Amino acid sequence: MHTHTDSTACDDLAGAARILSAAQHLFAEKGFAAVSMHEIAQHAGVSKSNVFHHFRSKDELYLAVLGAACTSHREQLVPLLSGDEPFGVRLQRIMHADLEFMFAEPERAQLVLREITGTKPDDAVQPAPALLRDNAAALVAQMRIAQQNGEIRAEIDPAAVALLFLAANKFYFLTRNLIRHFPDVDFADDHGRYVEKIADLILHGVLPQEGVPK
Amino acid sequence: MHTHTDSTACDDLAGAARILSAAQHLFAEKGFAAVSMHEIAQHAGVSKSNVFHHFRSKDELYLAVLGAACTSHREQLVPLLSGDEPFGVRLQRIMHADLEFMFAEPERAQLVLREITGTKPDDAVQPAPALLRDNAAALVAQMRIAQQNGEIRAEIDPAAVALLFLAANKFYFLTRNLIRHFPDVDFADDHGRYVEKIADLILHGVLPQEGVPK
DNA sequence: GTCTATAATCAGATAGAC
DNA sequence: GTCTATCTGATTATAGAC
Repeated sequence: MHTHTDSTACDDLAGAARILSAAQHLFAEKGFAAVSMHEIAQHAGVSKSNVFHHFRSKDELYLAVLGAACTSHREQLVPLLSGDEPFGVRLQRIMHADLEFMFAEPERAQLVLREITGTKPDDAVQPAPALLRDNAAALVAQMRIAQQNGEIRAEIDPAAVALLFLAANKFYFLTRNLIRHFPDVDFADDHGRYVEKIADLILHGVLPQEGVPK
Repeated sequence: MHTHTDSTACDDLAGAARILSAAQHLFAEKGFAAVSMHEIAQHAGVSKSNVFHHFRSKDELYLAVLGAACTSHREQLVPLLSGDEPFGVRLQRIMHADLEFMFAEPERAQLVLREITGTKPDDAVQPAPALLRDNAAALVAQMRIAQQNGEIRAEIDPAAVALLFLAANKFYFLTRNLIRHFPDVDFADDHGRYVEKIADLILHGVLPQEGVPK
């Protein structure tokens, strides 16, 4: 009566979806090499052979998981970039949306970032690096437009702004479990406060403005 | 005639040092789980059993490698922090030194950063997290002093500046092999240019200074 | 699609000779 | 300190029944 199989237990997912979900969870937490197919099968509530039935190899399963993570990340930044608010407001909105997106699906974000930060010299056309490249390019393009509109200083390198923005957000996400315990940090659990403080720094810099406006 | 053993081949190192070197290389490149003791033994030019003779387990070997990496990192930042140059110059000097240090021993830096960015909620007292904690604390303390001297704005959170600084440098290092191929980026192989651009951003912000000095 | 059973290999780790 | 040989269990993957 159902479309096909009814699931045997646990989640409302069935078959391959259950396996993908378990694999995403484990790969994100422990990394590719530290996870076994046995472990994935257990978490998915199926037999190990069933995992091999749906995915021909461990690599294929990992690529399926990573591909899904990249796909869900791919178009998230672009529609947020434009807008007619002042640059400062737009920057805060983009930072906040990027954070919300990562914290909403931390496992997928972790997978993508692990691929990006552990990349060796040669593998430049993998899905995760390509994702970063595209998002960074869109970000830089937007910075350039803002610069043409006189919203940011003419001497600035748009790529440097994009790097600073991405670095701050990704580093904040990656070290979230560490800086929570740092006595000096009061924004580890309050993304809004974090965005306000970092955006203020990027916008106005740290120097007192009494100096020469140049 | 020698102090003790003379090495059989390859490097000028002998025994445990050869093993440590090979292990550092492999762990940094592929991560703990993806490296086997067999592989380490091969790269070190010794038998697998010999590795187990010097290090009781794979975990112990990894901790030895990681510990060495953390020790060499530990005190590098602190002596650079103070100085009587203007804040802007000091910031550039510290950023540059931190980068030089990471690029001089990229394997050790990679190991430490992998531990920091892959940390799970609970393990807060490991060597690498403790290292980040100490370095960040020293950085924040220095920012506070600069703030008391009126070198940076009073409204600023010193921890936010420290996060921005660390994030920019570490992200730049971690993605060095990727951003090298980005068409918008002209500072991927020129640390000096990178430091200049990022330091300028952190110091002066992106906004045109025609606005209110407030 | 799902399972049990099993193959073939490789992992970490140990024993004991030299 | 270094080696060869070995143990034990885990790993990826396959065969074939249901």
